[in-house]
Amino acid sequence: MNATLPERVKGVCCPPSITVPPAKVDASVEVLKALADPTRLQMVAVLKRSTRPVCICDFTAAFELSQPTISHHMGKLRDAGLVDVTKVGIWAYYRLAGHLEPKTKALLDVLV
Amino acid sequence: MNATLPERVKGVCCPPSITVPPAKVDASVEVLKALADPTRLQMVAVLKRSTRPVCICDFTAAFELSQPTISHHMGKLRDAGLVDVTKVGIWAYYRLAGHLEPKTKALLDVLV
DNA sequence: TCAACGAATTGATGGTTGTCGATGGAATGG
DNA sequence: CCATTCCATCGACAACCATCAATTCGTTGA
Repeated sequence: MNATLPERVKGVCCPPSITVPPAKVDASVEVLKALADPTRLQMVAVLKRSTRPVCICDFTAAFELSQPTISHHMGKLRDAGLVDVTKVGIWAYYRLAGHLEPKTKALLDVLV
Repeated sequence: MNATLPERVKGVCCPPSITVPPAKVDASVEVLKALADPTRLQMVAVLKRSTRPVCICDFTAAFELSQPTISHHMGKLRDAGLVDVTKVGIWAYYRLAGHLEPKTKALLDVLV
């Protein structure tokens, strides 16, 4: 009936015919894990929409989360290389990283 | 110096000027979490490259993971609405979901 | 009827993660 | 010199997650 389905022989399961570069997968997963959180994705969305760097205290005020939690999330985005930080006095201003890979940039264009 | 940085007044931090629709964020996060795993992202990559549905036993053979773990990962992709399943006899054939939202489809085009 | 096979589920376990309170560090202003 | 402000880090805890062994379920074929 379903002509698109391959034929199978019982007990001969299964020839491993799959090969996808694992290095690229791991790199993508790292970025995906950084974005797979509501707070962090929203942070990235704000930074992408903003023409100027955003003080992290604005995020602390906007989200109903403690200051250490906000700092923790921003640290994750920093570790993933998604944002850059500029410290001015006692304030820390964040912005999207300028040297994002094309693939990552395209990802953000789709997401936020 | 840095003319692009907003001016701040100490102690007046911070006006919550941020608003991004949380519903869309949560929907995106659900998909991102489903993809933020090496095994699952590789599964999706294989399914996207394949013109025919792939028997899940092929994944069990290809990855160095147990059969329940493979089934668990595929279940996550199913719950996220990313894949469809067709059962034929004792076999289960998986393919990318046909009714993917444009946003999700674009995401996969960038990723895999 | 029953044994064999593939797939999904269950239960358990070790590791990861999101969250917060408390602390420490750096800069500012009196 | 000291109090204040903002930010990052630390320690702890609960929730979640990936993984596997064992079991169950549905199908097939003898």
